[in-house]
Amino acid sequence: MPAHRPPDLGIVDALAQLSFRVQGELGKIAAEHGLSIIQLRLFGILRDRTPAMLELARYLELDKSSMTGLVHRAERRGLVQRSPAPHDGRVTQVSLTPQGLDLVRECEAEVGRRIHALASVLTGPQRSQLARLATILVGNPGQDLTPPR
Amino acid sequence: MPAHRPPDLGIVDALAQLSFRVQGELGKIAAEHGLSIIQLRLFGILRDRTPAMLELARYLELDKSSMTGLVHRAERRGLVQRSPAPHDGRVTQVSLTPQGLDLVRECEAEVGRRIHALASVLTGPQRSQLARLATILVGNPGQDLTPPR
DNA sequence: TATTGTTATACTCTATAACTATA
DNA sequence: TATAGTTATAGAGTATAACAATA
Repeated sequence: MPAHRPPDLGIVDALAQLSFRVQGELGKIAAEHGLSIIQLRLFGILRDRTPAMLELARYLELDKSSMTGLVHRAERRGLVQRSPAPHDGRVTQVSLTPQGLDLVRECEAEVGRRIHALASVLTGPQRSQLARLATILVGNPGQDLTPPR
Repeated sequence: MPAHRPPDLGIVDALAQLSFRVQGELGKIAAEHGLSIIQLRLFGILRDRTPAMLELARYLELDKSSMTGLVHRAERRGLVQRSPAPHDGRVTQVSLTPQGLDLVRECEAEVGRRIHALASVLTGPQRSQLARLATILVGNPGQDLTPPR
């Protein structure tokens, strides 16, 4: 006969605890590379785009004034660069430097390894099912590490 | 014939995006009550316990010196109180005040509503399945809002 | 000596308000 | 006037190092 299993968490606690667990892992990875979680998100956006400061603020749900410092600190470390937009003299575009891109790639690889490790307690079909349910839940307009165009 | 559906996210992106989505919701709820996420977690712990400063630091994975300020700011607002431990003069115990308890209850109710709303795009069986998979994933030693005794 | 907690210090992250420059 | 961005300022949150008090 099967061993007794403790009851599942309710959906609220399950999602809350899962989110803290995943964020904890992301935070540790970021810290191991000298970054914060918000910088990891910033860099994830910059991987595919060269947005203006204000677009970045919208993606990250930050005030525009918060962007200045965030970008400045990354720029000081040689990870991103600012450049004036060609067609509007008010706009500053932000992009990754080659070092920044290297760092993003390292972090993304590590995130892949660590989240996979976390998910390795599930069977393959369970992982697929979880991915499907989570995809439905976040709605296809992917939000964070890979925000919508 | 059924409409086409975009492919599911991989497990890594699915969990990362889900975690940002849930944390975003928790962060907004905390902010609406004048709290930060870390304070929400602190209060969630204090709901069931009266831990020492060092225990709190372990639960929250913070340095003990970070606890001082965190507790001090909550104490200044009348939400928690410090008291000396009876059997060890070095130890300070932390507990919720009645106002703090009220605030925790309000926040928890709101978290329940908002996470349920988030999960309302799923069917009942899907929600159960998600709760089960997330429960497995976090491992029964529940970590965050309800850490182990 | 070891443990618990605080203080001093420095840095990141964040928002509000006021400002500059461009449209 | 409106928009994009920065600066000044203030506060929360965090860690490291040094310290005081208790065990």
